[in-house]
Amino acid sequence: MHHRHWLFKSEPDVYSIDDLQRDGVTAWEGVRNYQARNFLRDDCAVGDLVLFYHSSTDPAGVAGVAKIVKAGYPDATALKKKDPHYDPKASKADGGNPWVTVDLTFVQKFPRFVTLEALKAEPRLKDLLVIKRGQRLSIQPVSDADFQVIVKMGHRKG
DNA sequence: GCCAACGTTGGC
DNA sequence: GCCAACGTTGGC
Repeated sequence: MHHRHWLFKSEPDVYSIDDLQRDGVTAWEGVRNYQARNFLRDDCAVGDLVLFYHSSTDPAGVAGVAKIVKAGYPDATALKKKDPHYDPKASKADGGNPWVTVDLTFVQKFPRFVTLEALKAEPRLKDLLVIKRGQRLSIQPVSDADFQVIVKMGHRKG
């Protein structure tokens, strides 16, 4: 069985790798972009490994690894009026609520946080999406090779 | 806080 | 279906 690899972005003030370590498992709710939704719905599978990326923080970068333990299912937060992720259109949509979540489990927090600067400085990661200018997608596919390189960077001494 | 990049909306 | 206006993302 071959598994894909992913990079999921989260603002650590909202939900960090430490929160996931504490919780053990979490539902990755609140994705409200169709391209990211399609990845969650169509391509994310149980057992896939995820780079947990801290965005909108200083420094931004990869904080650790998580694993998908439940494949795509409806994101109920879209239908809850009091929820910050409420989408008033979701309940009226032709096909019902279009938004999807997956469940993640904690795998590891890197001994060394891998900064965006370090990702950009690594020649082997030249095709990594997250380093591209203007790349805002919150769910991104990562190649097997790039994933392995980043995990090694997270454990590198020095 | 700024602003470039990008996605979405809505008038036409 | 075009595209200008608007809102959001996210690095800096």
